[in-house]
Amino acid sequence: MDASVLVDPSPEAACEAVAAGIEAGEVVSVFGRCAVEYEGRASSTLGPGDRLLLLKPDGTALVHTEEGHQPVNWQPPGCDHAVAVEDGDLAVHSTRTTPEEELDVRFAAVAQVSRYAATDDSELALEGTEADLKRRVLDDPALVEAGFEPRATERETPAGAVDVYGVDADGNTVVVELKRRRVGPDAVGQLARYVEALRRDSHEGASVRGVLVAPSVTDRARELLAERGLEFVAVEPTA
Amino acid sequence: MDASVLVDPSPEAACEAVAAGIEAGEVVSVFGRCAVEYEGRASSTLGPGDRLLLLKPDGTALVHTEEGHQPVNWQPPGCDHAVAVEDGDLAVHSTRTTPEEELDVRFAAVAQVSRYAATDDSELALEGTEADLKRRVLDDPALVEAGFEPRATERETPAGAVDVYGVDADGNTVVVELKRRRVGPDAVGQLARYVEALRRDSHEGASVRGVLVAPSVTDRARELLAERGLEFVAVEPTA
DNA sequence: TAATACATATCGCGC
DNA sequence: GCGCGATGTGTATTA
Repeated sequence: MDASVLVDPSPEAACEAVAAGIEAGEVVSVFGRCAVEYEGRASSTLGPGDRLLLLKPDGTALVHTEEGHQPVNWQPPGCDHAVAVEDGDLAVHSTRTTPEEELDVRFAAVAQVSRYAATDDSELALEGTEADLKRRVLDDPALVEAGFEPRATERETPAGAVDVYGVDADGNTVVVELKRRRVGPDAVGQLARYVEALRRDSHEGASVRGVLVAPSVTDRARELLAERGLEFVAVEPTA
Repeated sequence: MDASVLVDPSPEAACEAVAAGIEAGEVVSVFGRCAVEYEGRASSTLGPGDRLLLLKPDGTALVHTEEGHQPVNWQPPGCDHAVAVEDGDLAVHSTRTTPEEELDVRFAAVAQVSRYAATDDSELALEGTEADLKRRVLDDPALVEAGFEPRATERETPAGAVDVYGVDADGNTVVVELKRRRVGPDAVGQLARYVEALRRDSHEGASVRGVLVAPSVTDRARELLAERGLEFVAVEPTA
């Protein structure tokens, strides 16, 4: 771990530091008054304001204002960053292809440039995901209903892959859609697509049930389930 | 715009700077070797590594590693940040309620603490959104088809609000779902929900057509549209 | 590379 | 505050 910083640098000094940081594979931050333009999947313009620009060695660029979780502008990993002094301003230019996208951050004034040499060997261990919910259901299929027998996961249908595919005590096919959190109408639509696809493909007489497994459901989603003859079972992603 | 920085501070000096920055309503960044724990909607643990912590005056916290667009851990706006020295480590603690969530970032070593006083009066001007596509369609309904007449936007149905609601040259009801980008199966499910809801509510004889308006469609989505008797029209969000 | 679905999604709007 | 849907969504996985 190593870090260096320039305070109130000239545009030329800032440019040199940013270029050196990128070259060295460091994380570079620039704080100053800037304007931002973006063009690609959409296009945007942002007038002057004080923001923090982060450049990562994987080609990520983030422009953060003083509020919000989301950066006001950004470039995803894999971009090429370039830096130059243009008309006395520090100009950072980030581009990529597929899709063609371009981000321009132009600093009229730079207050601080930092370079961070970061090494990080740890991986995030996350619990409470849909994968955890699936594990719970496969470990104890009775959470869905007594007699439920899982037969496959990620089983393919013409409408997409079903989370858990199995049979009930009466031999009916059961399609289970898992959600780690409270579900709305979108999840009902998803389950309905899978059920309809399997009914379409199935031989006559074989009935297909659809079960949404999630911690809870909104009123509207519950109505949509009822209209389509689908079911809901409350299960939390973790015990 | 004003900024200050501490290099290789003691835990106590770092703590004081972070606390002062938060108190002053500034953006605060801390770079150093840290471990992170999160508990709330899910839970996670992250072992030691070099990362950049951003604390914003609106109560946002972001932990960024040297790669990726997304922070490895975070807290959304509205949280309360607290900082302390614990067993010689700089500990930053961020909490919120509804839902109850808690983020702990514990620095074994701090390389840099920066304070940024940011003012930003500009708003992002974004083009190429779904709102732009809607404007296009309302300005020139023939983009959907000759004779199409919009009658309402955001019209409510039991399944949710329809983007554009209108009638065709033959007097049939037309439901238009707009997407700013290439659409997949999820958009077909959404359109199908609206169409089904309106058919259910409508008097006999009145037919309801569903049209997906987007730049393009995936193969699977096209098949699903065909199976459900729904239509697709290619339109870009901007001319 | 494209497609499909998850995500501690976040964000904004309406009720 | 909850519900609902858009997002330049990003991200992983799979074909």
